[in-house]
Amino acid sequence: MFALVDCNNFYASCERIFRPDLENKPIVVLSNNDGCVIARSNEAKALNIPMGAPAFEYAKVFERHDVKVFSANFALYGDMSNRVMSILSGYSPDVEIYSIDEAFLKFSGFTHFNLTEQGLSMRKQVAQWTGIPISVGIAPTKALSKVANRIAKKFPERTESVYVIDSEEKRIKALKWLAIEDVWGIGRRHAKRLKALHIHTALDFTGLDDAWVRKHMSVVGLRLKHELQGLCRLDLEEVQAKKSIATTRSFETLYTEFADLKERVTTFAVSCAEKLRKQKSCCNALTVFIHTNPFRSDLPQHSRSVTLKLPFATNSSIELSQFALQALRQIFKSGYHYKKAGVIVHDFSPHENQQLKLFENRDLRHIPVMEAIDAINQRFGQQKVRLAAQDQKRIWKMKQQRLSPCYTTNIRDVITINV
DNA sequence: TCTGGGGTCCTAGGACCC
DNA sequence: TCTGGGGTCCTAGGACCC
Repeated sequence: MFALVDCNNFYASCERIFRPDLENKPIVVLSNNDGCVIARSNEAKALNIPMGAPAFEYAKVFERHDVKVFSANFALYGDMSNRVMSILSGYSPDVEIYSIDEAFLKFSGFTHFNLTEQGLSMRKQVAQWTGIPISVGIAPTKALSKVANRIAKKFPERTESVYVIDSEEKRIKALKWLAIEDVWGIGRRHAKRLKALHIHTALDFTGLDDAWVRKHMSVVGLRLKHELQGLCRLDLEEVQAKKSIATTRSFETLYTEFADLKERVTTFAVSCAEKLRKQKSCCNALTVFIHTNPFRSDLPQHSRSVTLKLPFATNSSIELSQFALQALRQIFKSGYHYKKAGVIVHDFSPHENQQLKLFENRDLRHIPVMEAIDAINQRFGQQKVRLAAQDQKRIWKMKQQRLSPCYTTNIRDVITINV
């Protein structure tokens, strides 16, 4: 059996932990630059604030209903996530951390355990130790555990937020209840297509012909169908090194000058290089993209990207920023108002045991320099040492007007209790 | 005025190899 | 009239996830 454990309204719940005054109050968390709504408490959902809603469009709604609005505080969410995952790992030796707020647990050899009780115990312990509410779905396959989790979440009173699918009747009943667009692995495109064929529930989907599913939804769709039928096709996945790493941002204002983009792209390349070094990889290719604001129909649009195949594998901030600028020069056109840029690195090889080329003319002194920079920044704070091409006066900043304290990761933000 | 960021996997088709 | 068979690698685009 598999369990899918999911934190309820995770970011909103994190904001509430150290603010008991926000209990039962609507909360939303905004994306970078305070742009869109990316998390909502149940109370905010009840106000019909949709996922992805632009914050400026909902400013009045926020005000009218006294919605508590927060800028995303990823340091806090990441730390709370680690705490929750560490508790869950006490319930099974086989855990897959699926996302910041979700984990699959595999229960093999648990035949003599009452899994409902295990779920209830997890829920109680996570709530007590972290303050985060969770929902637990348990079933014979990963896809069915996702379904069970939805039921647990949808009917918290009846299920105590823990639901187990352990019989054929329960499986059929659950699939009959679940709308096709809510099935894990069915996105907007497939949902639309299936509905046109009068497939409205997960159960309808499992009634389709294997060959049809294979043809129109590839092996991925077929795997999903079997999983929903109770045939195990997906196992826990090992954590593996990333295959691509990206740093991309929207700007608070529109940029027209090459110099502005140059600073941003350099900083993004440096950030990618740092992430690469952290997972001990080098990249062999790099992509840079820039584009204007697609929402501004009054301005001319420009959107381009270019991928450079690098002459050698590297994770040096200096080399990667040079390549990134070379790419930027290829795609930058003056006369446009740029809103967003990004750097993506891919085609990795291990940092150790690199294959040097015969005619390669590389400055290997970069390696100790990067090690020194990482050590200094680790000790004295991010970006204490940076390239001259990065913003020196820290002019650039993200719009983050409602950032909560880093209660658990910054000693200055730890709460004080006066007795 | 204002609209996020970061990933994975699969397929078809072209280019190329022997 | 008639033009093989089997394979790999790469890329762009599509679809999905959180």
